[in-house]
Amino acid sequence: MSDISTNFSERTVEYNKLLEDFKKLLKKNNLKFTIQREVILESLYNSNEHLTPESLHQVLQKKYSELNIGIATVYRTLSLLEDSKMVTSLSFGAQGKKYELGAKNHHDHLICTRCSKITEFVDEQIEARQHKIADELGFKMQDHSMQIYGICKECQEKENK
Amino acid sequence: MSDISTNFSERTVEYNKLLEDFKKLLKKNNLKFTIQREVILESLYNSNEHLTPESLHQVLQKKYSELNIGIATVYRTLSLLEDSKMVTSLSFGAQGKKYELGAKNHHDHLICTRCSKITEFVDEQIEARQHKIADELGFKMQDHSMQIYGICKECQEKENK
DNA sequence: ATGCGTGCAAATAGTTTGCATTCAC
DNA sequence: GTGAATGCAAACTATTTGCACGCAT
Repeated sequence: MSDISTNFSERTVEYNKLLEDFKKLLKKNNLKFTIQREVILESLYNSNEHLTPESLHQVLQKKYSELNIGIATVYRTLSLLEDSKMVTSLSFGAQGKKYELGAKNHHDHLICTRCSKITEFVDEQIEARQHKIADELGFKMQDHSMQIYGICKECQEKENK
Repeated sequence: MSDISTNFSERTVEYNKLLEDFKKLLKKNNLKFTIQREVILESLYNSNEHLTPESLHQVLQKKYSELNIGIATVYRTLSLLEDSKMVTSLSFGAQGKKYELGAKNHHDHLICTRCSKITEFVDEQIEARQHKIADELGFKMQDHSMQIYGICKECQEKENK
């Protein structure tokens, strides 16, 4: 298969590393490196937003229309990536799951209940406490997620008009 | 309507307060206090587990079979309770949403990725940091949720056999 | 008496699966 | 060449909605 990613203007050292990790992962499990899997990884990497399977599919339809990627492949690949910890899913509110690349450094989320905008943050103190709590309760911690819900600055301002 | 809750052996001062809050809430919004709404609140209150709409419906079918409560009513009531912040939902993994009564004091969750068991905990330090973070980022905080995923003690022991 | 709430069934949304074909290895 | 991956459509599951009737106010 031709490696189409050589054409990506967005290609970076970081992305290359990610791609290599993905290829290694696939090889290790006797899975195949397909162009669909590659463009899904790439689209997740180049998205600033948290994507739903649906919205990711739309992005792919537009950006790689010639591939005509099916929604089932999107679901299958997201599950694969999630199982292998390369992406993380976030579910909240009425809406379904949203996915993001886990390779970017860890962070938690502030979610606006008005406009659904997601703001990321990291707090070392919280990270540390989480580990401590899991230890104390005899849990072997694998992952965690934290969301703070509220009204963002912009929406607060809008409301005051 | 007759207030069937007078027959609940589980009835407590705490539950009474909750029920009053619920009635007040309904009145304020010109909504009606029905027996379905009451037994849903009661079943949430008397459950030690986090319930899915499905499992709550089963509980109701068994405990109040004569009412023959429809699943749609369960969904509608849970949404109502969630909107008014009386219950909180938790979604994770492949499974759907689980609900719990928010009136019980606040806590976060440790979720076992093997057996799905949920353990609750509270940590004042984390609570405090969350408020601080929201403030710093201009968010008007309404709520938050935090989950730590891992393998619980029991499942770790099982694995070592 | 009024109109909200209910159960039911149908509709919708989100996700998964079976299958024939294609493609990476 | 072989078996895994894909697209498609059908199947499923979870959730929502329309409607006629019942009940709380």
